[in-house]
Amino acid sequence: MKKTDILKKLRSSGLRPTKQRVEIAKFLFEREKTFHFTVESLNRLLTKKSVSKIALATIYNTVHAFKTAGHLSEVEVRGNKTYFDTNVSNHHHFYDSETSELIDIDASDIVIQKIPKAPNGKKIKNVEVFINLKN
Amino acid sequence: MKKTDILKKLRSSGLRPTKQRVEIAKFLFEREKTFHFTVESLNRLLTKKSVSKIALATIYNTVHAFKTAGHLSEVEVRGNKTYFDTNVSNHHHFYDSETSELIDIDASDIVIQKIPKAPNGKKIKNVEVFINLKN
DNA sequence: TTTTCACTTTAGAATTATTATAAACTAGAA
DNA sequence: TTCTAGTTTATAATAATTCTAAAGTGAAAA
Repeated sequence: MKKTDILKKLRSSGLRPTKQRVEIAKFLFEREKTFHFTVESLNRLLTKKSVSKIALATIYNTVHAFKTAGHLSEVEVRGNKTYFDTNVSNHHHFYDSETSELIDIDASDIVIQKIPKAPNGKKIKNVEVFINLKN
Repeated sequence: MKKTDILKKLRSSGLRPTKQRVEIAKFLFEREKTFHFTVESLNRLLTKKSVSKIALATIYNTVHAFKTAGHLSEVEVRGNKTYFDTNVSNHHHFYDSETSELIDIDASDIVIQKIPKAPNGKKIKNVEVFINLKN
């Protein structure tokens, strides 16, 4: 993803492309593979990488803004921290609790044959499959 | 589950059946259906129900002790609080984010036809299916 | 180009869930 | 009954996240 696209991405979702947002967006979206992170790990990586320090509150703000705009998805992982994923398509995860690492699973790699119907007037929003790994 | 069984359950897992543990265990396990809760909701319900106040720290201690003993399972739910479940068999969940309510799905009600193999030397510990509901 | 102002950033305080601490208490073996 | 390891408790500490309010800044309009 080129810089122009980053600007387009931000503007098209109503986010003013500030210095901080562009820097974070470039870090998150200018990569080939999907990226999984927590706010804490993102902060650590950004601090290491860049000259200008971005406030932790700004990282929280930005990540939430990106999530609301649909540029990031939140992954449910047992534990205290919240994980985010640059892969916003419908997909699933392996989770290695030894390393606290998430690995994407393509939606097409899991086929569910039988599923119960939603209770009392509710509908199914989405189905998430989470595969815990061990050694 | 009768009181004798509660005592047996505690003792058999190396937990001294103290007044507090018995009270919490009775509340959690002397019921027909599975029960889902957070420490906060359990604390609220216990306070309402009983005469003697149990310290919040004790509820945390006890819930963790029960979990370690295999009498409770932890459910991964997006968000800040940790959910527990009196159903410790292999099963899945519906989650209604409107009401923050969890509903059990019997393991036999979900059949997965295709599943990817675990990465590099890892093995699959377990597979959790989480179905988000909407109205 | 300058002005203007709603949107942003920021540091630090506040909040919330959870864990740690250490003193008082107690189940149950001796 | 005595003793002691295991337990409970109030409170402090920690950790993740959100709030606050003052200072800063994109970008539209003058």
